[in-house]
Amino acid sequence: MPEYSISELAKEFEVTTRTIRHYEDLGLLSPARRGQTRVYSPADRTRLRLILRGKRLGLSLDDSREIIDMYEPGKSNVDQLKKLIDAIQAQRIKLNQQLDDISKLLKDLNQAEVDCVTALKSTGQT
Amino acid sequence: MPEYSISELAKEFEVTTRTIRHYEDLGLLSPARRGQTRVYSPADRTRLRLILRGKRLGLSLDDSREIIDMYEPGKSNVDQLKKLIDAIQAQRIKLNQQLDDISKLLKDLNQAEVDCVTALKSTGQT
DNA sequence: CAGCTAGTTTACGTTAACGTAAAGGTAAGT
DNA sequence: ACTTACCTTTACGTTAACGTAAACTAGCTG
Repeated sequence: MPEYSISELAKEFEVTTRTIRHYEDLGLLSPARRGQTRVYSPADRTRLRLILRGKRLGLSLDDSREIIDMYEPGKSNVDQLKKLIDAIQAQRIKLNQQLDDISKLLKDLNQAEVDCVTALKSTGQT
Repeated sequence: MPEYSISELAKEFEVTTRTIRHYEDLGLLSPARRGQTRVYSPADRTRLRLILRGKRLGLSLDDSREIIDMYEPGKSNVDQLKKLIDAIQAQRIKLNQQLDDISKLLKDLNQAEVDCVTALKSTGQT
């Protein structure tokens, strides 16, 4: 099993080490330690990837933590699991809303580009 | 042409009036005035809708302003238009990245749900 | 005309997500 | 032993996006 230093992960994901430590402060990561130094497992790396994916989607770090915790329902009881399924459904609704937003935005961008090109052409003619 | 008060828009889009005024402070909206009171046109309403759509996609208000300004290339010169086309392309790339993120997240959520249901069943059996 | 409702400006407060600096520990290379 | 390159903790600073409160105005309405 490979392992990673904090700066390796920082470089790979193009964030600062401060950011990674910040995520740990908020409880989103909890890497092992060798002495005082943080040692990241592939699982930690995956969690970081998920966090950053959430960020790109506009999720708060708290949201991301909730979602990530969904992926490990190991220690949960029945009520927890039912709550998780509800949370998953809620996330799904939000994501579908985002999909709709994006498709509309892309459509708008296409139109804007057409307008730009049109404006450029008319510039060339007059 | 209909017009809207600030609180009508606030109610319709489920934001506070403070938020709407804030957008104006940042130059994203510039409604007409009747005396001191703001009067919003359908175009203003559309701009607000776009701003909020951007927000749901995790854009900053500055980003949104740039995008919205793309929709009105009326007063631009050639260089401006070329820059706009570049900006549109950049946004398109980002949105496609988001689409990819969302599809992955949805996939993960499906798997998480399956895991949950499985865990529930095993709970029922043991 | 008193009181309510909806609007206004000004300005300080708050939260999230880090940035940045200070002060120091450790291990490798020369 | 000294520099260089990482790592660490602690803590104050910053930016975005509003929240919240204060103090005021203008238009109804019983």
